[in-house]
Amino acid sequence: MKIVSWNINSVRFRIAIVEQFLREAEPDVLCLQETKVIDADFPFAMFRSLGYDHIVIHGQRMHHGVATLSRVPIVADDRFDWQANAEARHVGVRLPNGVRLENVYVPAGGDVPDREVNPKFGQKLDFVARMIDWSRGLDMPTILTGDFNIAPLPSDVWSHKALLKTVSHTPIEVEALDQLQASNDWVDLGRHFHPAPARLHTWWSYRSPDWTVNDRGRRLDHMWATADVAKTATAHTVFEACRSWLSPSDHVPIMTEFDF
Amino acid sequence: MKIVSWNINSVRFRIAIVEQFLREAEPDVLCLQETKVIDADFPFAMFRSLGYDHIVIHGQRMHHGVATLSRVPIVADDRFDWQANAEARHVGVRLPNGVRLENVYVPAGGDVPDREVNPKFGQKLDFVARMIDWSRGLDMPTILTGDFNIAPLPSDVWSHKALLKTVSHTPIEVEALDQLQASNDWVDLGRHFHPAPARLHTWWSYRSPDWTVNDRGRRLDHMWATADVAKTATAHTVFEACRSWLSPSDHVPIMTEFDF
DNA sequence: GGTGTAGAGG
DNA sequence: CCTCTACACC
Repeated sequence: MKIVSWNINSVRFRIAIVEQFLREAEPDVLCLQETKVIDADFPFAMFRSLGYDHIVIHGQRMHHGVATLSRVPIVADDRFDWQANAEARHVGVRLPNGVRLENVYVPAGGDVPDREVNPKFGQKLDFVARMIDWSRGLDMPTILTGDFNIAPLPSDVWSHKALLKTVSHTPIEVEALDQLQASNDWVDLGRHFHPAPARLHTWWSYRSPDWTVNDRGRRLDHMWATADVAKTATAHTVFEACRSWLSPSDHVPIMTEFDF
Repeated sequence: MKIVSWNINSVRFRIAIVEQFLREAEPDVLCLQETKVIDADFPFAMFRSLGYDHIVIHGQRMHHGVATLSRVPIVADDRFDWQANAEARHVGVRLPNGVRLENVYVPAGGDVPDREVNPKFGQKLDFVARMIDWSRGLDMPTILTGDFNIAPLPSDVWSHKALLKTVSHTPIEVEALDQLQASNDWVDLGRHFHPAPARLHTWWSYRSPDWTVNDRGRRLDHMWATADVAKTATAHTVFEACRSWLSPSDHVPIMTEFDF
């Protein structure tokens, strides 16, 4: 079972490269974030044409929006509002073996890492705090994946020093993500298969004509699993090449293979 | 001497097909309307690379804007404000033989053909009225070309009956254009070479997935010359095929060949 | 239907 | 840098 997470930055605008990726990587399940489309306008046709007939979406107008698409049967499960503002940032499904798959898009958090000056930063921390509450009570085999918008380890960013005051890598965010991981027996599958300080970036800003020149990447996208599920994982891949495809997302897909 | 007029609907967005056209038709002079670019951002490079080194532009932000580009020497001449509102809708040049070439973009005139309800319609009629004043005093060999936004003859539109109340083909606009033509010894070179009711449309709305299906064209673009110049004209061509090029303008180029 | 603008959000 | 929305204008 191959499970992918990809912040696609508009699934309609990106439909061609999503198709290209699905044909090449052939995942069983695809978790998308930032679909930026209401459910009525979701581009079902391409996915169905490739056999992804099981589609669970939680969209909204303009921003955010998540979707989980599968060629094996999945069942819609929960939809948490971890930001308590009705933004479409989570959708959960059950896989055929009963494992829960939680697809999440953590808020970016604005520019200034200060709750007072920048309310978006506070909302991001609150979002993770509510994820921690949920995680503590969790007692089922679960995969938690998506765009967490936090790069926890020094080797998860192109320069630990340069980014200590940059939202996504500030100590307070890293501490929050560490607490989330400690709140259950979560395994960070990316680092499980590619221990730090291996290169494992999943995002490069658009604000550079050529992302490969300075190569200022960050690991914002993650695939976690509870220990019972994690021990069935056999591989984890970051599809860095997708960042150079035509009209790319600023994020690349990550994929974990499970032995079930 | 081959002279072309083309409403290009953004010269920057359309730069590829302009280049394609110049390579295929090889005009000596190109009059563009709706360049939609300020002079500082005009895409000079492509034109210069093809030998169009003589460039006289009258641009503005956002809307309108005209440009005359030539591979034979031209000299900037007048810039009339026939709408008395500082919109960039005209630029005049002198050709090497002294003939004046007036490149004009007549206002579209809005939707409702009523001066009271729709001020844009009044501005269009006022614009033509000022052209008539100018034309009456004209005593030099002159070519007047551009997007006139009026289709004067019944055969200049896909349905005379259906368009009698549609701006561009209303009797009051046709009457204004007739007066303009009568105000000097103007020859309508399109109809000179392709007498009515020959097909001679130059514009098809974007509001149809396939312009060829209903083929609801109009002749909005014109090339006129005073009689002395007109008698040196040898051919007139409408490049209808350009309407099917990739990412086309809604107007196609028209070209007159002169024996000078 | 298509183009330009502006601002929000990333 | 890139996407979305909304609007003006054609």
